[in-house]
Amino acid sequence: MARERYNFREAEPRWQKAWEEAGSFEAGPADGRPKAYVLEMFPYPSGRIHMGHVRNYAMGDLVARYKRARGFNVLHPMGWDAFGLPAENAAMAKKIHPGQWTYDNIATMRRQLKTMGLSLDWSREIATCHPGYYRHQQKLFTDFMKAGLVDRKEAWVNWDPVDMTVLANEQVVDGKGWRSGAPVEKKKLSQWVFRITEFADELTDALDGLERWPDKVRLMQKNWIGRSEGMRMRFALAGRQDELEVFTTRHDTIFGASFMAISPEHPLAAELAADDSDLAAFIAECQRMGTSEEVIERAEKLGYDTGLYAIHPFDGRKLHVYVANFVLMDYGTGAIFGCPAHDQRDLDFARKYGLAVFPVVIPEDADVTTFKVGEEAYKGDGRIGNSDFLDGLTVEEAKAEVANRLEAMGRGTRTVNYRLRDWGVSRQRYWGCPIPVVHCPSCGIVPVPDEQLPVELPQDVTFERPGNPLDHHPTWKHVACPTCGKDALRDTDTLDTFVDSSWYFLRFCSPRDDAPMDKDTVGYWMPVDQYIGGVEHAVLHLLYSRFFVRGLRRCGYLDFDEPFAGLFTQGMVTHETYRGADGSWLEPSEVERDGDGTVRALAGGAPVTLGRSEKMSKSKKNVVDPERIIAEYGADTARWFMLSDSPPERDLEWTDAGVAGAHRFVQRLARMVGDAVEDLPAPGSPMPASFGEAANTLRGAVHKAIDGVTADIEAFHFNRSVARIHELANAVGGFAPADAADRWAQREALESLVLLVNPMMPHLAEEMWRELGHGGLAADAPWPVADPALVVEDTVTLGVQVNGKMRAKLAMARDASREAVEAAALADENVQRAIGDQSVRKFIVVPNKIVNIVAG
RNA sequence: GCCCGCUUGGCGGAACCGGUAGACGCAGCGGACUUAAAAUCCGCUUUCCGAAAGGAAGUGGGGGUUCAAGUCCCUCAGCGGGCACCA
Repeated sequence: MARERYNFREAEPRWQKAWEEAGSFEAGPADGRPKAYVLEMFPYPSGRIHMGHVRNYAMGDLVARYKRARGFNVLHPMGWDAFGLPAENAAMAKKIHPGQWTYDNIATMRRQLKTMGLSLDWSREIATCHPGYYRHQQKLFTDFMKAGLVDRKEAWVNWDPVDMTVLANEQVVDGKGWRSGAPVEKKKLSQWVFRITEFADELTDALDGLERWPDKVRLMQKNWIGRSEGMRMRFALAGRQDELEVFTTRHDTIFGASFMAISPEHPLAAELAADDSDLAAFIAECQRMGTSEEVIERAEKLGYDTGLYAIHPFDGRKLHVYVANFVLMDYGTGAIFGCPAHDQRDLDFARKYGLAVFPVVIPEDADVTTFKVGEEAYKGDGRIGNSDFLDGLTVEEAKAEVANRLEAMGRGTRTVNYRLRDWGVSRQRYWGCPIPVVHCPSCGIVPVPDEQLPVELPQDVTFERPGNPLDHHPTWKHVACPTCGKDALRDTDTLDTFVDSSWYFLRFCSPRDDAPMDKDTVGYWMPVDQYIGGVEHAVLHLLYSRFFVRGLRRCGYLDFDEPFAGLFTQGMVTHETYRGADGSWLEPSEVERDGDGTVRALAGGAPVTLGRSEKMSKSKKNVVDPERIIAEYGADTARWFMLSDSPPERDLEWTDAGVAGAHRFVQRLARMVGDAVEDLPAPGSPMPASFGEAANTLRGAVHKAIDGVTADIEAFHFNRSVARIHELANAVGGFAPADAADRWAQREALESLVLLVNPMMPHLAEEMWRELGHGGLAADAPWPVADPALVVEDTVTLGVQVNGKMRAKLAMARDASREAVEAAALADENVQRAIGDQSVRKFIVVPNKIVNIVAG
């Protein structure tokens, strides 16, 4: 590397130490300033930080430092989402204790993060795997139990056969485990659930109030909760006392019903199967088919006619009751009425089994007598037909009429149904928070009393055997019942790690408190004003946290509903991918680019296939290690690059050329200050009475930059802030001071540049700040303020169009009169040529912007 | 299948409420400095015609609204994301 003016290798650690010694970023108590809680999603200590972290924390730190400069009391903490399966996998593979592995990783990653120069309050650091954290979580769990927010359910669960644990619905992706990728199996187990469904309505409705959340995330949560209004209706069964209850949102189509179908897991199916071995075989066959994407894609609609009949509530028709593979037990009641004309699945089923298809919703432009449904069900709007007392009604009117009648008959009720299920939190794993419950043969389920918390994980565990190490432990689970003192057993399951991350942002407010949280402190700091992280948590973590805070409110811990007032979801960091002739992936360091753009392997020079830019991943070998980049270019360069070019919400492509460019800019700024500083007036010199033209132009650029950068940061348009800073640097770089007033303006420009750049490149900013003669820290300097008088130009350039085509540009005084603008426009030679011998019909003047002459 | 988003130079992107398309950066080209290279500095860089002045075309395709459309409406296509037998 060539000799450089600014030695970041020496300067960056020096400033990091200066901040630490000054305690610059330790959040104090309420002090009259407005508060700002800035939080980035805490990392899982997987081993080393990756570029995604660097991008996330570069953005968060920009916001935190900006808020500090704007006079906010800022809380900006960091911690570790430290429980989870990878630690156990490492334990198995490397024969190292999960705790040891985790704490080693935390040490490495903490050291790496500290080289980034983030304005974090490290005194509040927490790790969820520490008993000092999870003991409070156990307390919260027992509080939730007492508040009726926890249930024990025997239920069909998603079983990951590789990780040998249960997964929540949110953790099943395309029918596969979100971590292992193994096809998920169905298994019946007893497990603890959080009653998130109790808040389904609230969680949906409150989304509208989250104005500083991306619409996309709100929509995803709304769809995930999946509120749908409909009704439950009970059909009498011929020859039986009991009834069959179904859920439907299309009760308007009740006269189009031609069959009934129940899930293979429905109790009635099980009952009938006891005397019907063919049915039993059919049910077994259904269960053998997985729920993976491929299976469903190919799966045919299959049914088994039970021979039972349901009675249509209005016309008394007998409807065959089938057991059908496409009916889900855990949605609605696990039973439906089939209306083939208006539901594609029912239609497929009806065609296969030769059942009747009656159209009952007729499109406005069709005729009741001739309208037919072919291979595609009609799902649109229309008028009801072929439906007795419903004929001629709209869909909405018919729904109301059917609901009213069925309610009057006592055969149905209007209800709301949700896609959302309760959150299963039991995991058959070791490295998680033990569930603080004892199973006593005489007392039943007993929550561990507060004074016996925490239930600590045993250290001496083995991972030789598959399954749950806590369950295998020889002594750990054997305890005396807290109530009666007799021999009892601990629950050997641990909590889903998403529980850990559902309240860590509250713990940061008072991280060493003896109680899980302090109401006043939490009340002061919460909600998080700006939360930043990846979209992948749009549903899981963000929904669980919203539920958790509501649960805590019910338990009296706090007085608000929403944890995150502002949310920003950042894009991924991507890199080109490379494949050799044999199809194997190559690392970026293993290829080179010829002058003509072809890519070759460094070893041997064989041509390499250039793949598209994808999220950095080890499997595709397209990763760049942040530590190496920071060592080579410095943290400021890496941070600046992360904020340049790409809008923060979009993916950012990592390129070597881009990083080199960022580094050149770092050096350029340092050089600009160094070259100018000797001749500048002292800091704080009084402003001269007047400036020359060049100085006025420079000052205009400075104040416009301050104004623009501020607005862009507020709006999360960091790439535009960067562009404006470049523009300002260009203006300052091209300025040659001629007199004292010029030099004053030059100092103003350089100081502004330093302060604008400070939240993005804090080390460089400190270095330049000191070089400019300031004793204090740039980190403590207030944000620059734009002089409004200097932000507006007094001359403007307006475009002149003739019939919508741009023909000339006019330099005019700001707010020039309409007459002056018209006269100037018509005086222009090009404009005259464009008008030619046409007459001017209309003259549109948009002040200070554009003129359009309509001629013809 | 349903829902959502995106599509602008060689590349990343900018363009506020409909008002001068291409800011800023990267890459490229030319020049200065240098014995030379690197670094640095200056200039050019949407395409086509033209020596220039200037003109024509142009924001995925087609259509529409408007004095004026990258921006609004309709439609088609491609790419990406979410959900997925949700009754």
